[in-house]
Amino acid sequence: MVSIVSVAKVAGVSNKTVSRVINGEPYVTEETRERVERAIRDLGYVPNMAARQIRSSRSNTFGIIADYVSTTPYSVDIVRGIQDWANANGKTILMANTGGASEQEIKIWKLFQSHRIDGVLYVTMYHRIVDPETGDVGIPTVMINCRPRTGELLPSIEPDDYQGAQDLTRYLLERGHRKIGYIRLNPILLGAELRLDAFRKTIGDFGLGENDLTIRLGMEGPVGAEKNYVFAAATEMLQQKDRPTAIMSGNDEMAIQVYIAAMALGFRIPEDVSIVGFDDFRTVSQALKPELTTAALPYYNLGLEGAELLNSVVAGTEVCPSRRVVSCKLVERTSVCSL
Amino acid sequence: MVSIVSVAKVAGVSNKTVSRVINGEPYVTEETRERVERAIRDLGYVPNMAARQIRSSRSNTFGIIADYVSTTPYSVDIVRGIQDWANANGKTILMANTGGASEQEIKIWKLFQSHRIDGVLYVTMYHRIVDPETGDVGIPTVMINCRPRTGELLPSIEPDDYQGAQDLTRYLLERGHRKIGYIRLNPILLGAELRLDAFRKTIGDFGLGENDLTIRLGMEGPVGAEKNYVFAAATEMLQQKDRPTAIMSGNDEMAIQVYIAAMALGFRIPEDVSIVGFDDFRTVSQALKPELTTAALPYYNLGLEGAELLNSVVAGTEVCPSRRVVSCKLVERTSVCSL
DNA sequence: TTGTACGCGTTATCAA
DNA sequence: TTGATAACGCGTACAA
Repeated sequence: MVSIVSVAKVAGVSNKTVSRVINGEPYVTEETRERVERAIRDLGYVPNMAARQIRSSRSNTFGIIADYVSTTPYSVDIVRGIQDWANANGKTILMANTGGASEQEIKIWKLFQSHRIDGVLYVTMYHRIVDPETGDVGIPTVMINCRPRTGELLPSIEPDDYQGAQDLTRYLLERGHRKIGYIRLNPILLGAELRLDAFRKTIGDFGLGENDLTIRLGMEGPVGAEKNYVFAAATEMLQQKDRPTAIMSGNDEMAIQVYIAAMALGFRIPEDVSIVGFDDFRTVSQALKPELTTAALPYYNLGLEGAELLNSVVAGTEVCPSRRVVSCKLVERTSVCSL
Repeated sequence: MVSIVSVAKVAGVSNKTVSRVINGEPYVTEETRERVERAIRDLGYVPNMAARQIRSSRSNTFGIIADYVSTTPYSVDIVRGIQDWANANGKTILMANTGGASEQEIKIWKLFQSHRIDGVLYVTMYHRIVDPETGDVGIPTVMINCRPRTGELLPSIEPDDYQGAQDLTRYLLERGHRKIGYIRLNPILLGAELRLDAFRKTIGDFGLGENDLTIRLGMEGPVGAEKNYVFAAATEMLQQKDRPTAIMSGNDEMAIQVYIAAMALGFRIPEDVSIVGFDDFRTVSQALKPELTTAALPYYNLGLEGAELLNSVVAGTEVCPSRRVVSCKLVERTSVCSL
């Protein structure tokens, strides 16, 4: 492999001078610089990151440790956000998935150590509370889309489920809906509680009471093996004498079943029932007809800002472990009508 | 950072002996080995990959270069397959996304070179034909879910769209369906042609003619900005006098609209119309009610076998650039009934 | 402005 | 069975 020495030989300078040119250091004649640069081009020299790292003892590498994130439709945008940031800032990304297994997690921390990772981004597929098995290694860590159980003190960055659900609820209220149904997410997800709270609170602030709402559980059970009641819940809700004019679905995926339930009963969407989702999982929200009004989870920004935050932590700029929140944007499509 | 030297000092042996223990080489007394291992544990020593790489000039790292794959719901399982293989075989994975831009692609090859990557897995989101911008670097490469335009000679590994569509068609025929509708994928996708061919051929082999089929285009246009005719096509198809008793949807996502179109016309699924998809994109296929019968794209295995293949190529075991094909598995659910 | 010499953590060679 | 020493490619201190 062509190294800095071969370049130096061809250019007729010392290796240090080549190093200077590569790193854009001052004190090199324009003429020397050009000679070196030509030699680099001619030989096709590419710096060796490993050697560089050994000298500087900084790898300029961040690790992503994820439960299933890179392997699920939902939150891959987090990874994209991180990668884009890394790309723009000259960092390398090493990614590993635990698949949920904690032995795996320990193995991954070892791997990261052996690569002398500068920092770790701990990412989860669903917004939730976790106990990271940091393997007692003192690598700076930022949590994305999750939060450490109280006691740990790691900075985290999360979506604002509350605000997202609040915006959606207001959106329905402003359009005249007064009887609203809500189909709950799996309670083991952090978003489930936040979204439901926001829904209830916003309804209450508007002056409506509990009897204007119909709240049903849509899913429960462990991730990957959950019980699904969405279709039944939606069907039942829509058969009530005083049926809701709008249904908030815990997420977009569940909204598929709400659509099907509504249509099976002969209701038109949105004329007879308005429906909103949550997540803006576009494969679904744009495939449904009419297209689904929903709140977009800020996955991409979560990744982008998480990487940025980690960078500050590594640099020592960020002092106290903060908890940041990124807002959800309401995406208006055509599944809601005004009354 | 604790290095091999400190371990050697504590264990009272030479650094080479420590190296021997770490790499499981022979010619070390059991007693020496134990002393060294204790020292490693006590000091919390972790090998430095960068240093190792410098000496051995093998990085044990594969690079993934992907168009959008890690960032789309569809094919992330390819990445999971690769990562699992890497994990099981002590390889590290570096991943980068082009986002479709070819300047990015060149930049990524540079990055890979600078990390002295052993081999590259070139992955695409959709099954298609590509012109990889290899940057003229002689890194061993395997293509996954895509195929080089004729002229290049890179080994590739692809899903068997033909066989998948064939199985689905037979499945419908065996259950008595004689009038079958087909909603075509975007023609720019390789799968579109393969699946349609298989459909036509299988129907023909069965003795049915072109007038027993209704074929409509579901989507067209550039990826990310395609025109969507699915709903209209399905609606029209089902309003024909001699309407099909079963519809094959180009993929699962499009099947959502077929469901909605059917229900809007008052048809029950599967009693009045049977529907099958393609891909087994579970977020959709399991969310639809009744759940969707479909053919599973072997994404995970594509990744697994692709990594395995690349390993052979790197090792020099694999000689001629082969083109392998992985079969699609029919997943039977409840969206089809027998006539 | 440029060059020399050394060290980073590891593996390889060869001698003991 | 073990160890001394060189070498990998690069950056740094210091000298020229």
